[in-house]
Amino acid sequence: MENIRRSDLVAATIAAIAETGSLDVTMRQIAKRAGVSSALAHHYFGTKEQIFLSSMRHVLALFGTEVQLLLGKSDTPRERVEAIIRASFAESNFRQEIISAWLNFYVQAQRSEAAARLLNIYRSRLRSNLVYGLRPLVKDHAEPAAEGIAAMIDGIYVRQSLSRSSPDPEYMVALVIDYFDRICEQHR
Amino acid sequence: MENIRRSDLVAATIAAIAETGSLDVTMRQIAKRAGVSSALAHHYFGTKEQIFLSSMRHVLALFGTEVQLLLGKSDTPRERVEAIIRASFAESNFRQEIISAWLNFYVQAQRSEAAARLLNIYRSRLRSNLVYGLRPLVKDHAEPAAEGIAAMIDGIYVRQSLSRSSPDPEYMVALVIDYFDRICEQHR
Amino acid sequence: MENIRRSDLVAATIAAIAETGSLDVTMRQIAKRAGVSSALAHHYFGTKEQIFLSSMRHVLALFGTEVQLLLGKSDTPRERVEAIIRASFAESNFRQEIISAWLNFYVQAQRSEAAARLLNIYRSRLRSNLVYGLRPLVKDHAEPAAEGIAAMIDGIYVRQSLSRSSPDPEYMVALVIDYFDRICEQHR
Amino acid sequence: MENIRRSDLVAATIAAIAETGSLDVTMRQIAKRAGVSSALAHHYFGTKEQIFLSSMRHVLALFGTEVQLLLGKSDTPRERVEAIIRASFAESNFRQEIISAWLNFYVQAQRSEAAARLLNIYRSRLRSNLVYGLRPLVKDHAEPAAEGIAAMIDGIYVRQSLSRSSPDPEYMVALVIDYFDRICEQHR
DNA sequence: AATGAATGAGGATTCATTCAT
DNA sequence: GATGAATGAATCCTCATTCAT
Repeated sequence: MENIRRSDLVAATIAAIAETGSLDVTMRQIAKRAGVSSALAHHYFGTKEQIFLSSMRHVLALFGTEVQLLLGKSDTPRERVEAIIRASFAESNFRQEIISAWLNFYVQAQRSEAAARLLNIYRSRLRSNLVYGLRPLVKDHAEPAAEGIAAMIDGIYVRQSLSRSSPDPEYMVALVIDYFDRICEQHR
Repeated sequence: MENIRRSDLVAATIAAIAETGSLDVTMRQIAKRAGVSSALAHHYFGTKEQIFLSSMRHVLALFGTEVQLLLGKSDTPRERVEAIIRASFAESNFRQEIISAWLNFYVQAQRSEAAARLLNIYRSRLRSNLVYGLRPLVKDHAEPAAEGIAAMIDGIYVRQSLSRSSPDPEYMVALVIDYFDRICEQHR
Repeated sequence: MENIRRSDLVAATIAAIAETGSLDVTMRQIAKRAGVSSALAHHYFGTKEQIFLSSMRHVLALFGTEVQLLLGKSDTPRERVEAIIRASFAESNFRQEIISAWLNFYVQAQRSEAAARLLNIYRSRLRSNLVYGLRPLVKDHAEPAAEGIAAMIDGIYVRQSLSRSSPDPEYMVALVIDYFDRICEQHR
Repeated sequence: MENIRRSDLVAATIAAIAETGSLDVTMRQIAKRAGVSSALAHHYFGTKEQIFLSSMRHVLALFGTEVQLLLGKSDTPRERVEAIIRASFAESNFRQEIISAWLNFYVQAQRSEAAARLLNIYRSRLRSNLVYGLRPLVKDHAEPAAEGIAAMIDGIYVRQSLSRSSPDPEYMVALVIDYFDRICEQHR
């Protein structure tokens, strides 16, 4: 029962944040959306910050799973980098709801030490995955290349959060891979 | 007097947002920082949303001024694109305080129609400036190229907002211009 | 089993009240201290007030037992009065934990009719015991003398509850018996 | 205005505590009794603990004033001790409402460091006043005598808080002064 | 122009209590 | 006998906003 409630509440939190477009969601809104009383939400999570952190973990895990899935199918360095790029725009992540949550988690990380830590773990992992794939391809340029690719992905997310049109993952993948291609060309 | 008060309050708002790391700043905090009563802040701005909007306008204007300044010195298409990139990381914009404000204004735009409009005006202008500069250089590719450059800039902002290290504008300019260079090469 | 649980919970209640220094202890705190669920505490006692009343009864019984014990060994009126005084500062009662509970039970009696009744029964009995012992010694003065002695005992409790130093029963017994002696002298 | 509100709220707090018979009074109850919103009570006092502390200070000040008043008219040591005793049962202090507040402030002092400090200041002053008056009369016995008198006074308060009958200050003064007399006799 | 006074509305959190199992 | 699940009600506190001065 506890697990069910917790995941219901996490889902409700993400949905509520996306709908409101901010972290100014009340525990009651979240609880109501999950079909429980706000007291129960407190019972399971203790504080609002905890429920936010759990929601972040969920979103981050979603992304991590996708990356692992695609990395598993990759053999060459080039495929590995592409895998990360494609994972970033996989359907499970690059959805309006999740995109909106991402933006707000960035904000949360500015206030909450715990949230910052969480986000930094994800960022480090993404970075090291990228560098690992890029090193054989571009040598010394791997670090800035990883930075550039990561920035472009983050930028696309932010911009999508503002856009009224629905996400176009293929276009975004093409955009980033095009950048990736150009970086590689120079080093061929 | 009115103008002084208004700009004091706008400055206080930006500072308060940066310090808090979120839009959860109270009118009292803002007013206190500006050295006035919160009643006066209301007198001048009416509502909290209005003071946020004015602060956005201020930040956007700052950026616009910088762009105009650098565009004025540019003659070739290439220079024009570079001007926009450099303006994005000019000292007046790419400061921790302003960067933090940017991120939060993105969030605000998700809730406030007026904020969204404001941000979209800036985005359109940026985009059209970029496309105008890119067209002679990359022809058909101008649109996605503009999108890519804009995304990278936005991404760098977002990432900087999380970073504890102080901004390194030259590195960022180099990163984006490197991308720009690679796009151009193909079309030479 | 039931008896064990009940006395565990009563002990936990007294300990919790002493530790908190007030009646603002939650059922959960009490239950946890007794090693059971709060639902079980309700099962056995029904309401929070009931558990408080049982705890009062326990403390009162403790005192009553002590009085009976010492009275049993007393033959003369003088010994009887001294027995009551000594019982008041016997180790089983005059312990920080119990002292703190006393003070709080006085407060509880101001709100709860049932608690007031309980405390009044104890007070009447103490009074009549004192008067019974004092009558042969001081005649008409027995009533106010009993009142004075009782007040001094209660006062010592209250003052001890605030004091950070540990209780000194012998000093307190001496203080009250000194008063008792002086009362008697006059009537010799 | 602020001073008016503050003293209204303090009065309301004392009345509310007396009526409830405990510190479980809500800010709303207090505020309503003072004829203001609970937000205003918070505006002026910040927290509930602060309003309690201010109320304690008020009651303590009341007592202090009375003591000073009566001490001012006293010339001999004997008169000084009597002054303190009489002040303890002066009409301004020994009223059901204030008596009830006293008891609850004792409880509050068990939880709140600040409340404990406040109460201890009063206790020290009372004690030193008593000792100062008693010294010439009973020499070495001054300390325990002061303790005994103070205990009796406190005890009378506690007992009165439980009693349903209205306070009888003259009887109480007589009781304590009788004790005082007997202490002195021995040393004559 | 400027502010202190004042509040209604709302939010996080806690808790005694109930109930199905 | 024992408990986890669940909640309604209540509490402290905050805040944007208004208004009289």
